[in-house]
Amino acid sequence: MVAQQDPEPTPGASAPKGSLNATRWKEVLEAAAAVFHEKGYQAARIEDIAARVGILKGSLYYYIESKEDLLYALTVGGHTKGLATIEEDDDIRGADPATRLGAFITRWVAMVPTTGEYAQVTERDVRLLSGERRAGVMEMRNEMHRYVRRIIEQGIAEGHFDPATDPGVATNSIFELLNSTSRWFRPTGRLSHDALGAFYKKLIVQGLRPEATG
Amino acid sequence: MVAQQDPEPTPGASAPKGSLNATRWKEVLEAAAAVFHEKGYQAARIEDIAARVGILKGSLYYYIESKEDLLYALTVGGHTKGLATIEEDDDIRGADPATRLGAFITRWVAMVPTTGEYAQVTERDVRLLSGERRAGVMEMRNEMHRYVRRIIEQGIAEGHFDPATDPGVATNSIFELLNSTSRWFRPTGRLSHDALGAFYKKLIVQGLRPEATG
Amino acid sequence: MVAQQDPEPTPGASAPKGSLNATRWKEVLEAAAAVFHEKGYQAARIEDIAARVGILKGSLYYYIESKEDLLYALTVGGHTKGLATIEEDDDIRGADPATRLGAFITRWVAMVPTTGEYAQVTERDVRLLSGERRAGVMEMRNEMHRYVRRIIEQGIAEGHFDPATDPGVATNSIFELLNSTSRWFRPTGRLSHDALGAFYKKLIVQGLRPEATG
Amino acid sequence: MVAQQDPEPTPGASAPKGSLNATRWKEVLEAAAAVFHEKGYQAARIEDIAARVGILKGSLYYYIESKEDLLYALTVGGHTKGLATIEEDDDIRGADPATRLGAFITRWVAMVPTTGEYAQVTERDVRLLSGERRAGVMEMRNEMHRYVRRIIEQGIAEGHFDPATDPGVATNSIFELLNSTSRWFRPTGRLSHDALGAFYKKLIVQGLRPEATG
DNA sequence: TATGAATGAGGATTCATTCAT
DNA sequence: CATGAATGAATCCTCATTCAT
Repeated sequence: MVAQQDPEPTPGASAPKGSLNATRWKEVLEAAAAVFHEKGYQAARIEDIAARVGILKGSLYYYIESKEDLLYALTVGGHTKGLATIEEDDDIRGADPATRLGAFITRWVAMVPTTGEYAQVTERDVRLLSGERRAGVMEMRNEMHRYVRRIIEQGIAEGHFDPATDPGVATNSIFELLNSTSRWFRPTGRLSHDALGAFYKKLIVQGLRPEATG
Repeated sequence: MVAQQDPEPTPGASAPKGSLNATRWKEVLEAAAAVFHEKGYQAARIEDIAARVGILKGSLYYYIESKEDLLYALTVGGHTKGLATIEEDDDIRGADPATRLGAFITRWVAMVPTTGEYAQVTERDVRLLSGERRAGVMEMRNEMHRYVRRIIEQGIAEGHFDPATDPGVATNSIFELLNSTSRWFRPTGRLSHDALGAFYKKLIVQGLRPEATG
Repeated sequence: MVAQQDPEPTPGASAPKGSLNATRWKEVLEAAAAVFHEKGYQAARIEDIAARVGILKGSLYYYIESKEDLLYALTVGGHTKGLATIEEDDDIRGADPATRLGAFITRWVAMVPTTGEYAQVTERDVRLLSGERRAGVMEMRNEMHRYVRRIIEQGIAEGHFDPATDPGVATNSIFELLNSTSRWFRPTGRLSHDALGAFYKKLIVQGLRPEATG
Repeated sequence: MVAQQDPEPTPGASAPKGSLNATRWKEVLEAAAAVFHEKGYQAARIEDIAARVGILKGSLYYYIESKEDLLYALTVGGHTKGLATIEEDDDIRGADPATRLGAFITRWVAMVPTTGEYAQVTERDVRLLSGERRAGVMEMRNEMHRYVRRIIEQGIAEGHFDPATDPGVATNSIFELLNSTSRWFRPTGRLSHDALGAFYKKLIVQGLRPEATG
């Protein structure tokens, strides 16, 4: 079961030292997310993060082993949330591909506001992870991609989507679009996450339909 | 001093220190683009760039005054190319908004392969420019956005596009989608830039149409 | 405060903080010896030592006041054992210098296996002790050296040893040789400490004899 | 050919960056040797070494990639000098084992004063080298050991040395004794390296003779 | 006794930048 | 134009030590 309700970083992703004060660890991650978000991973200073938590930089190393640990925890956390959105309700599972794709987009956008500032960090800085870690995260990402890709392939096969569509291109485009959200979108009175989700959903689902359908 | 004053910089990129070997300068920029693309601006080392040109890092300073000069030149160059795509032929200028938007997308994607690895750098790292420079570049970006936004607004007004569409959201989404290209797309035998452009065009134009419209 | 004042420290090592669980203190010292032996004093981490005892590093400070206390205790313990080997039985006391030197070597090597990994630490890292402590330990060392040196001087005077011998050089060489043991020697079935002692004894005693003597 | 006359660090051991000012590199190594000698590798600060060269700590990294590089260069240099002493003249090559062993000792001790402060560093801190490097150095060391061991084995077989001698133990003892020199010996008017060599030679060669020979 | 959490003073390393040659 | 050498400010990370509980 990938789904998880709690806003705290995923077990498995984080908690470097056995039994650490979970609350503090969450604070640390949130601080890291904020600083990474603002300055980017490389320019972010451990000192900034520590200061935001209210401790000294050396103290931060009680919670981590290296700066990268923070990026990793954030990234895995973000991807775990992403993975949770590919879980379908029973009634959706049987629906047609267009409906399923739309539902996925809705679930995804609904997830975004729960990620705090993880999302952008997740997207922009994953590639800075080293070797194995990066591979692990990419595998999570691939799983999400495969989910969407299969829906698109099925949709093409069943005539719901334009047969000229390249499933890989469509999948990448959808994720790029969804992930771009955190780069510019800030909800206002006039424009909620829900409204944004509705826009994405219509753009993509209608945009993928076969030409003649219109 | 890199030409930061003149709003119409030398095509390709603003030229530095008065009278330089233009070829060498282009080599430098290409090297910088490649390294920035690969590692990101902050992690990129002057030494890497110099090595790629075949000189030593100290020598690079004959061409620049600071690392940021490279980012600036690339960014301005990229945006200049972007701005060039908002120029319309006479016959397009009179067409309906959907057609004009489609034509813009086609022009944009056609421009991408001519930018080398500028595009991603341009998108990801602009915000790392300092003060004035950043403002200048943002103004170029805004001009592009305004162009697209006006088309969308007009399209909505004339009933070509879904009235529920938020023009700002649509504009951002379009640029995010277009700019995402360089992050993942590599042309293969099966999939050309042209094909990608066609996909974007259809996705966006059809996706923006009013809901029930045939 | 580690017992640094009394010149006859508790056998095994000077006991810390008044009334401590002697067993635990010995465990701590053994752990310290092992870690110092393996990594050297400077590279050894308090955390490593604590872990070996099965406690956390903070807890170790119940037993010591500083890392140096451990080195000091080990060093004093080692030298105390060394000093014990300069005590002679009544029948040896009256023997000739060559016999006495041989007996000393035998006693020393017999002592080595009882020191665990102290010996090397003792030798290699004494100089890292600060000021007064170092002086105290050096005095113990000097006492040992004087004992051997006197035997050699007497042996030379009485014609048992080569008159060309420099007593200081010989003394240093003997101790260097004896102390080197812990750096490489591990008893095996084929080779015991006893056998090693016999080798040293013969090498040194025979090696010191006058050149042409039968 | 292992032999080398020049006091400069061995090619192969050192010169990290292609074509560096050899003089400066020598200065750096000498400074490192001095500081390592005085404080030990771990406690030595890059800053100290740099200061001794007359540059800032950051500048030192123009010559090295890490502190360990210095230890490695020094260590390889020292061992290279050691290896040079196992080369025999034609007239020695044919001599009996006792003579050859004595000649080796003489050559070794004659080499010591040319090593500056390398020797002790070499001996004390090799084990701090990481993995591969350490292995490489140990191989050099083994080659020296094998040379001596073979002489001893031959000496035993031919009746020059005590048959009770364990060749491994004898070899280790010899090297420990020789290497201990740098830990305590400082030549004075009264006591030269030559005299020390003569002492070692007699101690060892005579000490290894069969019991009855006297 | 033991622990968890924090401290803070280092120390290694990186790298943009400078500049005499 | 290019280089080699140096600079120095950052920044990550380490670790002995402290201390309230």
